[in-house]
Amino acid sequence: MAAQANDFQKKFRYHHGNLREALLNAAQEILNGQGLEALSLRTLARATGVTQAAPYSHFRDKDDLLAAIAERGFQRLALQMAEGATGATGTRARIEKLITAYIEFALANKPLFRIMFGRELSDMKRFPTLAMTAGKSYALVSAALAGVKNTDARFLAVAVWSLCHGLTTMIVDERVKPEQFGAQSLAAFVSKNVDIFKEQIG
Amino acid sequence: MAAQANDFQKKFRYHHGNLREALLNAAQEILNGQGLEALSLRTLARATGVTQAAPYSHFRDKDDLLAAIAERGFQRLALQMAEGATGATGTRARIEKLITAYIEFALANKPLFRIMFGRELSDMKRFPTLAMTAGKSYALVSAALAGVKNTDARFLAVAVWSLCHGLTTMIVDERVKPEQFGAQSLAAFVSKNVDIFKEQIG
DNA sequence: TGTACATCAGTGAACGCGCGTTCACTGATGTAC
DNA sequence: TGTACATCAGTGAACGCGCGTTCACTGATGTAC
Repeated sequence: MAAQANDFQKKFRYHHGNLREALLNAAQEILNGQGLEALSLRTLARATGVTQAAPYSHFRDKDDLLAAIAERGFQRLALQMAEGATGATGTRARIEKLITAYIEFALANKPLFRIMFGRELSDMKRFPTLAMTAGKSYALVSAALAGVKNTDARFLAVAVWSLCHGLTTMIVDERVKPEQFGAQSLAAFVSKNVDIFKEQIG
Repeated sequence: MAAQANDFQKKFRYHHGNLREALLNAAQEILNGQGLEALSLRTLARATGVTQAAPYSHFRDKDDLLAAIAERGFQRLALQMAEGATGATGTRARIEKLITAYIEFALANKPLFRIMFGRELSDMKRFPTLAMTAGKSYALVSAALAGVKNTDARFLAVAVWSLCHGLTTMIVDERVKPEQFGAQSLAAFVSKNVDIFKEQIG
């Protein structure tokens, strides 16, 4: 019940109550506020008002922490994609919504995105559940294409996903801006791109 | 003329003779051998048999060094792409060769590729020539598509480049293997992908 | 309801590390005479 | 051809830094009786 303690109380309690969650939340804030370079176990401890050794009660080492951050990210990404596509009927519409949500997520969480898809984690194999969670967003795209006829759906999924990921990189790195191509919105730009697959998808 | 001095002589000479080049070469070796994390000014100095302060005679700071490494990388990438596409006639063939060369370069120089397209350089704007050199490889793709009719060539270039970059990411990260899709070679897999653009390119 | 006790989340101090960078210097090199 | 000198690429030592991680500890918590 003390889990609902407010910040004032927390500040003076020996036991934090929910340090693991607090650390992951702090990570989110630091990533979006100061960027990837600012993220360290010590920064996190400081941000949570706790000793630098405290995080070790919840994470084996830094990679373990990064894996948890990444996994949370993948969870949120899949959720946002699924939400973005709810109500969309038809393969084409679903794919567009999924890709748009993907790019929007990347834009809103650039440093997190780097942890998720970059090489910050030195050894991903240590975290088997991570790969599973990471697969969720891809599975959404894959499932959306499952009904496509007369073509290799598995291959199509890779191609669509590649285009999606490539576009994301270009947009996040500001090498491409949707307006440059007469698109009034990200969604419109995505649609223009998905158009390339019209023969396969419709 | 002393620039041709052999290693034995170099070892005992106060002036290195060609330290800048030597540092960049050492960087290449370290990147391919030990990876991105192992690259530091100090490692580089050590690898070149020189004091840790010596590199500062040739580079303002670490970013300056990274920029030089990246620029060299972009130079080589554009060269390899151009070489890969020589002799290829027709838009489609050229595009396939360019993309294949791009992916091959990334596979053969993973850590360098990260410097080139990642966020290791904190402030790219400091290095104006870098952006220019970086544009060369894209320009090759763009130029190859310039003759395409009935479509927005500029947009098409972005789409092709995005697919190319996305595929590269997937393959480099080993999330996709060409053999999974019945492709006997990287070139065949690329061809299968470029097929998506057949309506636009032919 | 009250007490004894095991658990374990956090403390506080310390470790060793490699890093980027600065500084006064030295000695090899090439040039001007 | 030989000497004086300016240049500047490298030396060697030191700076301060933040980091990941370990360790013996302490005190809050929940449980068994």
